[in-house]
Amino acid sequence: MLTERRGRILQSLIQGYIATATPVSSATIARNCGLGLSPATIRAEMAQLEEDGYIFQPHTSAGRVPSSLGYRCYVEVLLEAQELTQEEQRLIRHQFYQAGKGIDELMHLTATILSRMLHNVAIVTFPHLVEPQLKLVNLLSLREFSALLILVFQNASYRQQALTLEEAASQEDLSAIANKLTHMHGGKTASEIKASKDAISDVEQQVMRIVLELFDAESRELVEEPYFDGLSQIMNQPEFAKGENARVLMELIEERSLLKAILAQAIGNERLRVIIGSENPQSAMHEFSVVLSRYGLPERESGVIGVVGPTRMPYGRTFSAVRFLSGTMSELLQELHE
Amino acid sequence: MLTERRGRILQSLIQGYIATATPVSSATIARNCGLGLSPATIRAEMAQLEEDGYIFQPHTSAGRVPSSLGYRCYVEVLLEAQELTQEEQRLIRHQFYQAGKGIDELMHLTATILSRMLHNVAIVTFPHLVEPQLKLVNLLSLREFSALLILVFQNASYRQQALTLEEAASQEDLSAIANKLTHMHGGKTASEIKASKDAISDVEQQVMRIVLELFDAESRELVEEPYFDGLSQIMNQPEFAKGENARVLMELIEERSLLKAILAQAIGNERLRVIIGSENPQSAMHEFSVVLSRYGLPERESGVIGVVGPTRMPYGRTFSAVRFLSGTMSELLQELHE
DNA sequence: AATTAGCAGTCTTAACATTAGAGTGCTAAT
DNA sequence: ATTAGCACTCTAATGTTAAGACTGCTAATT
Repeated sequence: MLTERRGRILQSLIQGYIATATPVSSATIARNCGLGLSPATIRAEMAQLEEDGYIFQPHTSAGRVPSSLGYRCYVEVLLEAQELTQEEQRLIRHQFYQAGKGIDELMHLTATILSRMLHNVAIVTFPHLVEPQLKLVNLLSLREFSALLILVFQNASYRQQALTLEEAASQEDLSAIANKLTHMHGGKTASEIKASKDAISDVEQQVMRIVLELFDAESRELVEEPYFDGLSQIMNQPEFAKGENARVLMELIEERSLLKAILAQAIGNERLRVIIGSENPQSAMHEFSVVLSRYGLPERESGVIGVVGPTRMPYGRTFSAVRFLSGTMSELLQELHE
Repeated sequence: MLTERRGRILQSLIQGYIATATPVSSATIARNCGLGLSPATIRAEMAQLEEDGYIFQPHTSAGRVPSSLGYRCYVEVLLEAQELTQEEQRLIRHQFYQAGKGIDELMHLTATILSRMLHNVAIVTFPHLVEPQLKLVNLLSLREFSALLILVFQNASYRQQALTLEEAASQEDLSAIANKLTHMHGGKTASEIKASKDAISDVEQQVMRIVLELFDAESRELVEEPYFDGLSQIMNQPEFAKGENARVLMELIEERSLLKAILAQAIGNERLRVIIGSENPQSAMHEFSVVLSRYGLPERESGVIGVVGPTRMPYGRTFSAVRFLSGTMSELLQELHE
């Protein structure tokens, strides 16, 4: 059982470890925890904490280090909220205010701010629509046999793709097709479009195939590569003095499937989600923690924003930063669509 | 002076070092260089090579390691061309054949193939037009005060950006504006457009500002972030066992200005360019070499394709791989535009 | 009954010494 | 010109020792 006092000790230990990256001794805790106890008492309690799996010793003559369970307990019950200062919030808003309005720019800026603040890797995914509705289809002639297809969705987001036509078509032909398809399917969702059985020409069919592909991509979160920043930040962490961790991190980042599996854990209704070290089913991630949040409107249009760092991570600050930027992104996304 | 024989010795030494990543001794060279000389003779020659700055000893009782000058000499005169095998070429073409047709996909695939082949980081930049000519302007209404601007250039490449309108406009208004601007400026270059002084409305002026911005971005190579692949590949190289090099590499990659400065050295008329270790003015890069090539049509539309790795790099193979993929990209780019 | 001072015991780390071996440079012989 | 042979240097591995960091235990203390 985790008594009040043991909690305080665990808290002090974790704070110490986060600050110094070295195992924490009973004497250090006695000095810092504010309980007015001697190292010997602390030791007795630490023995119990170790027994219960919250902490462990790297080797006999070392201090203790928190386990994943220890961190979990810390973030659940011991961590006092520490919001960003007004000044910090102002500074962040200012940066968004200065930047351009494109969704890409917002993502990049968010990732940069996060990684600079936390000295860890920040990940932001492109927001995707849960059930996109078509607003209009447009086709622009690039060459005789090649055209650019643009889809605009009801909420004002859009997507485009170049395609090679099966038969030659002028800009007028294409405009006609685009208008027809817009009238035919405007306002519909993917399933509604699939259900409709109107007679259409070969070229129109070809275009509709691509349209449906883009719909699928949009709603299935296959939209874009997650965007990163902060690799150089995280490399300065002592955990990366040996190359091993760097290798693992790069594999995570370049192996999309691994990453997607992790990001998929950002569930809509939870505000913030944290996966600590060995809680992650992927053993490669046992040295890392991930903090995730959905931004946007979970039921309609949303993306994921997150931070990856060593398990020894300033969780309080990370939470408040991710929460704040997630909120900011949500607002900006809303503004972007009016 | 680099005699024939010393050249052979240098060649053998470099090949040995590239293969093993450890300093090469006179005995090893005597065994491998095929000159039928004893280690003692090799040693005498090595002393001279060291005097001339081609090689050096990490410490007294070690073998020799090539210097940047040594590598330079190797790639200039000692390296025998070793093209990719027919089989390899076939395999690469096959992958391109299978993949989609978008320029982004081509870039990504190229970077992936390169980094997998060479176990180093591959960089590919988006191709940009040297003097773009406008083909058509299109505007799509996203919301009352917000529209999507699409520019198509003469060679069938395109670029788009969302903008916030100063006054409300319906899709018909926007179409009218787009048609007017297309008729007015179709076929022109940026400077021609700037020169023309036709009377246009406020909204039209606003649109034209963005149009010219996009033109500028297109012709000034500010188009896109360079795309990377192979970070996990390069982390497996022995040079990255210590974290230091990893840190430097990440800084290079995330600090766009550093990277741009390097990529800018890919001059159009040269087929292939290589910058070895300390030849690079940036001291952070002294442990790395870069191999670059322009692809596309240097005078009209081109991008850069390159590889970054430790100075100890299989230059022959790297050259042939970069050269081949640069050629492939050029062909595909051409196909894409007709 | 809880706390703690004190101390023995364990293990790491650093420092230093020793040795084996890798590789060189030099010299004298070929 | 080449090379065998050897002395010399330096690294890397191994072992030894000592210092120090912490702990766990116990007996005294509160």
